[in-house]
Parts: sequence; structure tokens; C-alpha cells
Amino acid sequence: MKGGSFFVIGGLFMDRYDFDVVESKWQERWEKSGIYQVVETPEKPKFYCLEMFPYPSGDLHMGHVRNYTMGDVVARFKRMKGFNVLHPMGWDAFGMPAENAAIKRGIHPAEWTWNNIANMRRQLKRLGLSYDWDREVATCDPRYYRWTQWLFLLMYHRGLAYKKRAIVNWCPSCKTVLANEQVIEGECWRCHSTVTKTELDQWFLRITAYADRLLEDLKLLKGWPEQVRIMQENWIGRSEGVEFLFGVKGSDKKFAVFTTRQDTIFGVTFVVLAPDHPLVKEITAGTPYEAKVAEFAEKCRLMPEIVRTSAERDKDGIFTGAYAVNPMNGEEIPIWVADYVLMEYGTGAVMGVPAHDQRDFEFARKYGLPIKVVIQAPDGSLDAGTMKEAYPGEGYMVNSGQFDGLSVENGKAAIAQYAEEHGLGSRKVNYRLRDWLISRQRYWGAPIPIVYCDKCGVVPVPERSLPVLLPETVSFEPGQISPLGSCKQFVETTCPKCGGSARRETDTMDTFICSSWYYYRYCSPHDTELPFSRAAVDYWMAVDQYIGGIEHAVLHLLYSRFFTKVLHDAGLTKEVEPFTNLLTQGMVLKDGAVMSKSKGNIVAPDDIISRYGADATRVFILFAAPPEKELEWSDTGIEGASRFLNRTWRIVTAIAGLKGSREAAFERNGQRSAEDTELNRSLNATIQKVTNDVEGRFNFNTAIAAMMEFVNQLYAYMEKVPADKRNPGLLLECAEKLLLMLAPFAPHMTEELWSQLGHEDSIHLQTWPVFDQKALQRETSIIVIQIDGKVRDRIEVQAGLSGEELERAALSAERVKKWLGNRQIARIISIPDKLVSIATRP
RNA sequence: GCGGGUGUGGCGGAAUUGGCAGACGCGCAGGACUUAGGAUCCUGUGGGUUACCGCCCGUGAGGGUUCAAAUCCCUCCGCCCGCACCA
Repeated sequence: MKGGSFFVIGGLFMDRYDFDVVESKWQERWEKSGIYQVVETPEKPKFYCLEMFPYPSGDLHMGHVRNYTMGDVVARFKRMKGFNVLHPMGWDAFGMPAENAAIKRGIHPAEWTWNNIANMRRQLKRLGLSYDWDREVATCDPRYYRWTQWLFLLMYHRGLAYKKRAIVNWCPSCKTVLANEQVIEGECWRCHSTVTKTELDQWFLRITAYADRLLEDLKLLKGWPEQVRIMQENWIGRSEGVEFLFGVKGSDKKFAVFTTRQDTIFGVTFVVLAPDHPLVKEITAGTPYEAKVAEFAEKCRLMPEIVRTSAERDKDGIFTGAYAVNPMNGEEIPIWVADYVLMEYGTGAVMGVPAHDQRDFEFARKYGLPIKVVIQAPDGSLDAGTMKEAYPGEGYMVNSGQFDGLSVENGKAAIAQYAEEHGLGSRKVNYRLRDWLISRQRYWGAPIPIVYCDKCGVVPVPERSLPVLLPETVSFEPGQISPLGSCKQFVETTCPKCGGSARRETDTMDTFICSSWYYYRYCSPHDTELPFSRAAVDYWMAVDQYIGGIEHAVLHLLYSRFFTKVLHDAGLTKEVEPFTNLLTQGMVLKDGAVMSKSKGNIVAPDDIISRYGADATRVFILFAAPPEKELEWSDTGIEGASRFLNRTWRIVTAIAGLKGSREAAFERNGQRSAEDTELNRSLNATIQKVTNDVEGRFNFNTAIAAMMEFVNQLYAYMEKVPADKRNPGLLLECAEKLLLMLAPFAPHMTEELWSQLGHEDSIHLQTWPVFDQKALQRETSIIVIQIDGKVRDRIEVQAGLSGEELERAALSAERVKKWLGNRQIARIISIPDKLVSIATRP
């Protein structure tokens, strides 16, 4: 038979299928029939499949396509597996770009945002994603941000939202403050400008009150990548130690010093205060040191954070003229001020133990301060006079009075206990995590629902008065105050308490607040009584599978965990963690670099879909790399995906055209040729592999590879078996089960072929195929024979032979005899149905 | 510096429990069909060698454990990511 002839169907040669027609046809039908809409169905197991919702920047990029295609495959697969699947989509719609567009082009942020949403919704629908669009949310919609404000008030009433004057991160380009998490290597996470410091009255959320639980519950997140858990652990930065109270010589002033190395307290030869430590001014006031120290502190204040906290930089410091008293031994030691000590961490004061801390060592060397060994190395080699670097390791205590001889670990416990018993200090836990600064001096965000009254002070807006609406007409030009501040009608209000005149808070909330609870809103998106209905949330939460970029490892994922815990404590929800399983997908690259306008290497989803169709785009983006890895976009690679779909189309339409195939399907147990048996085995092996790859480990790439292989097998069968010897019933079964497996990946083409095979119901409402264990069994196995570790022969034997039988068969093989020659057999290992390994000696 | 990841053909990648390295795809080469092919179908494709039966080498480098190592252990190198004076 000549290649290609079995594709002639009804006289027509079907070369390629028309994806444009097929895809839009089914998208319309799915929308009309609402097949992806879900309601709570207690008798069915639920599955909440969620992808991080996008910022509506205007156009979908390939990273979105990858993220949402993965989620869609999981959602469709779980549906076919019998789950009631919640798979929603929405918009993280507040944020700076909308405001910048308004300033630049005179479009209102709302208009710009809603236009972008409309375009991106169109693009998502074009990809054939199975969302329940009835549940769509947009965080900039008053029906949504009303509840964001409600949740702020919940925090406020629980003592978790507070306002304080603080030194904060300021982005001069965005003209707003930033939370610590949003400063990446000294730069603004969004625009990469260098962040400066400024002092402002700002709103904070007390996330530090949850530091321990956020850390502790990371243990529950077994379905998260270890990397993300470690990043959160590092960010929270828990450390245990002792806070000592040091006295100031010649006064009754005291100051606290935090250390994790209380065992080295006898080695303190100086103490260092942060330049902005309040004690600095007190101890230098009226002394000859005052002016110089103040000048030094000012220099530090002006230094950009990134420079000041760089570990490589030489440490600068200055003596204050004052002396501190070591609470443990009464020693008097000089008080210095240095740039390497940060007011934000611990107590803003550090005890200098140069012998056992590298930073202190460098500082002591630079300024000629004494070095005193108090932990001797096990080999007794440490000598203060000859040390080249600090010794932070294990050893035993020396020069420490009654504590001499203790190990580091025992010394830590003993000193801590002694300090507590004698009122010299107390055990303390410190965190690197800071409270979450949430005020933003911008317009396009949810207004903070707070009113300032001269008589009543800070007054929360009552729940019944929510939402505090954004005024429509304001000047968006950023300045030192929020744009809302320039809007009189907004600012001027009456006090909810006393009815007198009052002013509204003019800052808006960090958009990360809006995205910290959206997954709850999806559960009951139209609720007008509460942010979400308890019954709906109890049914759907937690999210069973969350998919998104690793860039949110600390930001969004930490904030959301915090919100979930607060909601739980408030009795609004039952779960303590929002996302049971997390998949962090890798980035999409082009020519080895991230796609960006400036590099000019952007591949636009719309262009690709127009040229190859949504199904081919989906298949390629899943096939090109495993989900967590970076994916290199390839223009020829997508051709391959397109070829595979067309190849599938042709073979399935050919099978559909086989005369009497449907009738023949009832004769499944009739005669089988060897080729039939092998094809059937191949079908079941493919079902097993695809199921396992999708369900167990999200390896969509190998699942697609397995289906490609199976399609190749179908072609080989057609090539090998003459038309009159083919088994139409088996071929039909192969075609149908292949389509079912491919349906989550290529939903349009499979739906079309499914209907062409005569089915009335959507393929997406079918049950996932099950493989037949019996069909997998072979009558014979190929056994590999190794001699001294090298493969020397393969023999075909009856399946299931015992080790002994295998050995006998192996040793009687001609090639084996030849290779063995007259060498002696030292050992034989046989693994049934796999291999025989023979070790020899001369 | 600390923590994590990773290194496999010309390229993307596979090998799930230590058991035939390179599945699948791209690219390339040859053939078939064809007025034509950038469509489609078939064949080949890690390197070396060769009477195309094989044989030798081969998973960043070196060493080790084992009948057997991409996989486990040790030393080193490259790249990527996170944290980075955190007391």
C-alpha cells in the first residue's frame, strides 16, 4: 500500500483541519451551553483549581498562556475524573500602570483598565480555557473592593491594622511607599528605581503577630515546592537568643542588646549602636563628640540602603565617648556608632565580640579595639594576638568565669538561665519579618476606610457605609500627597461617630491586599451580605491546586497565608492554609532571554493562535518543557505540535470512515491478529502513562510524547496491516480513547472529532479512560544479558520465568557462550522479565 | 559568603524504584507521491571504527560504592535562582 492512500475519505483528501472554524464553533457552543459552570454539589468530590489571576496590562503574554493552559489541563482532567471542579478567572485590576496611562494619555484609569480586561478576556476565551466566567471578579469593581475595605476593618478591629510614623521605603518614580517585600535588591519591584528612605505616617498590618504560625505551618505545606518554603522561612527569619540590658557608665540609662550568641557575652570588647538609635543623641549631648557623631549619623541616613547594607563594604564607625557596662561581668566597654548596625533589626544595638563574629572582628581590627577569645577551639589553637579571622565555630568556654569549660550549646542555655534569674536579660525570639506597610500614595487602589475627626480621632468607616468609593474626577499627577488628597468632595466628610466635620484618609491600599483574598471571593462572587458565604467557602476551600510564577514566593503567597489565618481566627473560615498544592511554572524565554519590549523578542499569543490555532499553541507550550522549568519558545517547535494534531486528525477521520466500524465494535472478542494484540497493548500502556503523568506529577510534556508515540503506532499498524485485515472495532476504540486523553490538551479538535464519531454529548463531559491491566501483559519478554556489566545479548523468553529458569536460558544462548569462553562465572543476578547479569573471573 | 537548583546528541528534552542512555519533538539526510512541494508518507540520524555482524567510547571533570550508576557517596568546575553586615 502506498503511503497516504488510507486518508482518502469520501473522495476528499483531508490534508489539514481548519482550526479557525473548529475552534470558534466550539467556543460558541460551550459558552451557550455553559458546560463549565459549577455549583456546590455535596455528593461529588470537589476540586478547586486556581491560577494566579493577571494584572490587566492590555495583552496576554506567553507566560500567561503557559500558566493558564497548565491550569486548564488540570481542571479538565479532574472533571473527567469525576470531580466537581471550580476553575475561575478574574483580574488583579488596581495598580500603577493604569494611573501612568492616565497621566500619559489622558484616559481615565478605570476606562483603561476595563478596556484591557475586555481584550484579555477575549484572548483567554480564544485559548479555549474552561473557566466558569459567571464567577469572574475584578478587584477594582466597587462590588469587590467594598469587601477589601471590609476586611481592612476586620483587621483594624482585631488590632491588626495600625498607623504609625516610621522610616519607610519610598520609590521616587512611583511616588509611593513600598513594603519591605516589594523592595528587591534596593530597587522597586515594579519599576526598578532605586528606593530611598523617608519618614511618614503610614498604615501597617501586623503580620509579625503571625510570624511564628506562618513559619510553623510551612510544615503543613507538603504540596509546595521546597524552594518556596525555604524562601518564606528565610524571609520570616526567626532567630532565638537573649536580650541583655546594658547600663551606661555614669548614668542610670539602660539599653537592650539582642544576641544569638549569649555564650560569648564575656568576650564583648565594645558595643555598637545604629546611627539612628535614640540613645546616640542622649549620650553625646553636650560632649565634644556630639557634632562629629551627628555628622556621621546624617551621612549614614543619606546613604542608599543598597550601598549601606552591602556586605563587601568596609564598616565605618565612630566612638561616642560613652562607655557601657557588661551586665555579666561589670566590665566597662566603649560605645560606638557604626553603619553596619540597623535600627530595624533586633534592638538596634549590637554587642561586639570580635573573636567570634566576623563583622565585629573586621570592625575591631579597623579601629584598634581589643579582641578577647572566650570560645576556645577543640584543639586549643585560638590566640587573640594571631587570629586572622573570627572563630564562629564549636568549642568550649574560656575567660568566662564560672561558665568556663561549657560547650557552645550548654553555655547558651546556662547564660540565658543565669541572665533571667539575675534580671540581666531574658530569652527572646527575633524575626526578620517586618509589619506590612500597606498605604500607597496613589489613586487607583481601594481607599482605606478611615476618617480623621478632630474630636474623635481615628474613626473607622462603619460597615454599612461601605464601599468608600473612589471619586471619578481627580488629578492623577502624583505628588508628595495622594491624588485623593486634592479632591475636596472626597476628603471632606462627616465623622461617623459625632457627626462633626472630618477628613478621609487619602491613601489607598497596596494592591497585594486585593489579591490576598480573591480566591475566597470566587467561591461566592455575587454575595452582597459578606465577602464570601461560609457555606460556599466550606465547600470549595482550600484551593487544591494553585499554579503561578515563583516571583510571588514571598510576596503574594505569604500575604495570602496571613489573610487566611486572620480569617480563620475571626471564625469566618475553617482552614488555616489557603493553597494545599502549589505548582510554580518556569518562565517563557525567547533566544535565551525573558521576552520584553526593550529586547524586541516578544511572541504575541494572538499571532500564534491565528497562525496555528489555540490547540497547537496549547500542545506546544506544554510539550516543550516540564512545567517548573524555563521554556524556550521555538517557532519550529510549534510546527511540530501542529503536525501532531493534523496527524491525529487524519488518522481519526480515516478510522471514522472505516465501513461498519461501529458494528464491528461489538465483536471485540473476535479474532485478534498479533498486530491487533500489540496495538491494544500499546493503547492501554498509553492510557496508563498519560494518566500517571498528568495526575501524579504534572509532566504534560511526557504525556504528550506518549500520545505522539501512540499515534505513530496507529500509523504503523495501518502501514503494516492490509485494509481487509484491519480490526475496525479495535481501531475505533483506539481513536476514541486517544481523543479522550487528548481532550484536556486540545479541547477543540478533540470535541470536533468526537462529534464526527457520532457522539451527541461533549467530550469534556466524558469519563477519563481506564486501562486494562490484562492487556498490558505480554506473552514473552525481552531479557537483556550483561556480562561483566556490558550488554552482550538479548533473548526472548516466555514472560514470568523464574530467576533460575532465566539463568539457564541465558547461559544456553549462543552469544553468551561465545563471550564467556572459558572464563569462570563468579556470580549471576537475574531480575525476572528484565535482565540477567553475569559477573566472571578469569 | 550562606541556602537551593541544575549540567545528558546540532537544539528542546526523556529515562518515575540503581537495571538496555538519548523516548518524543525540532533540525538534518535519503527515498516515495507529485506539474510542483515549504504539504503528506516511509527510512536513517550520539561519537569513533567497520566486512553495517558487531566492537570501543560516551550523561560537566576526577575518584569511589555496586554484578550493574545520568541516578548513590566524596572532591572540584560551570551556569541559574534566592538571601545577603539580621547581631
